[in-house]
Amino acid sequence: MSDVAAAAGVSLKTVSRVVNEEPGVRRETAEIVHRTIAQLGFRRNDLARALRHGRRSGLFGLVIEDVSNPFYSAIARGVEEVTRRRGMLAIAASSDEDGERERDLVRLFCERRVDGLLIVPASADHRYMLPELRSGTRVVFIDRPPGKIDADVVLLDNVGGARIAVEHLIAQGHRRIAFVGDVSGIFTTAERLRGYRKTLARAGLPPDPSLIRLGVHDAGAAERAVYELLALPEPPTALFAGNNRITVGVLRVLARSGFRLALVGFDDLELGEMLAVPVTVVAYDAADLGRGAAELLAQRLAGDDSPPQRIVLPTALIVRGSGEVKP
DNA sequence: CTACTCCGTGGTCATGACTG
DNA sequence: CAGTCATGACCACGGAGTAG
Repeated sequence: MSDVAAAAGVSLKTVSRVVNEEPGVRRETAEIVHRTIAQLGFRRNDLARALRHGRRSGLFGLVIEDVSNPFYSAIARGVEEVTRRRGMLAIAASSDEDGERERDLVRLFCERRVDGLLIVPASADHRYMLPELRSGTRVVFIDRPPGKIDADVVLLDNVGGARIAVEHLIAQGHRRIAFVGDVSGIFTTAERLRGYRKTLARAGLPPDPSLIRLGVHDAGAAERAVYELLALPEPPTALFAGNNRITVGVLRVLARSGFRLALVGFDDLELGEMLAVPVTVVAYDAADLGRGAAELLAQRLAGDDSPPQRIVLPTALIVRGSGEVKP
């Protein structure tokens, strides 16, 4: 800015006025400054700007499990819609489901003075954030609630989603319905399992632990789990898959073995309607998670100090064929 | 250890030219 | 001579580096 001032033959303050389109600058002077700015390629330093009038970097830090996973990139997209509208910027980074990595990312974001954090938790204890929260950084959690602190969170209706999936399979006449889920420590797995159990119980179906497979973190593990289930003396006639990776594994087994098994998956699947047997899924708009969380964060930064909110977004069943296979 | 300086920017106040 | 307008001088923001 001082280079521009010197080259244009005006003071720093005049350049500042022109850059910020403040009134009270003669048109001729403003034109000279604009021309000089273009010549020198000057760009306002927003870090210094934030320094001058209190902290507000205009940045949101977004911690997700994996930026390459379509579920999380949809969340990032939703966040971006909100930050773009507000002239802000979101920076995304992957925790890789590692609590320590999450902590590092939070520290790095805070060192760069982000205004707020949006976090899909990987850690089970978020008390490490208390000093930051006390100093005014705001945080909203996404998809899973925080551990050991009270804070805003935007979730999916996991229990309700599991209920509509299992109710649908029961309505098709199934009595032996299996559940294959991710690591049980993950909040969404636990909630979906809870919905599965509750719905079976309400329908008067006896629980059968041999029909539940947990700790299934990828499609390969899902394939093995399905083969185990099919090898049972009394195999299931239907299966509820706890997430999209598991659904993919189940579909592979069904395509290869030709076994008849009704399937409803949690999470929609890209091209899920174009498969030989189109997949019936519990779907939702992942971008809504990001949008809702970013809006809530912006609301907090605007001074909303009401008690922490828990927003639960709805899920819906999309009937396509795989869930309508009869026993 | 304290005190000062610096970074880039913008708010406040002062200054000087001009108008009616 | 008071009022308006365009412009500039000065300083502080938070933290790091440095001089004494």
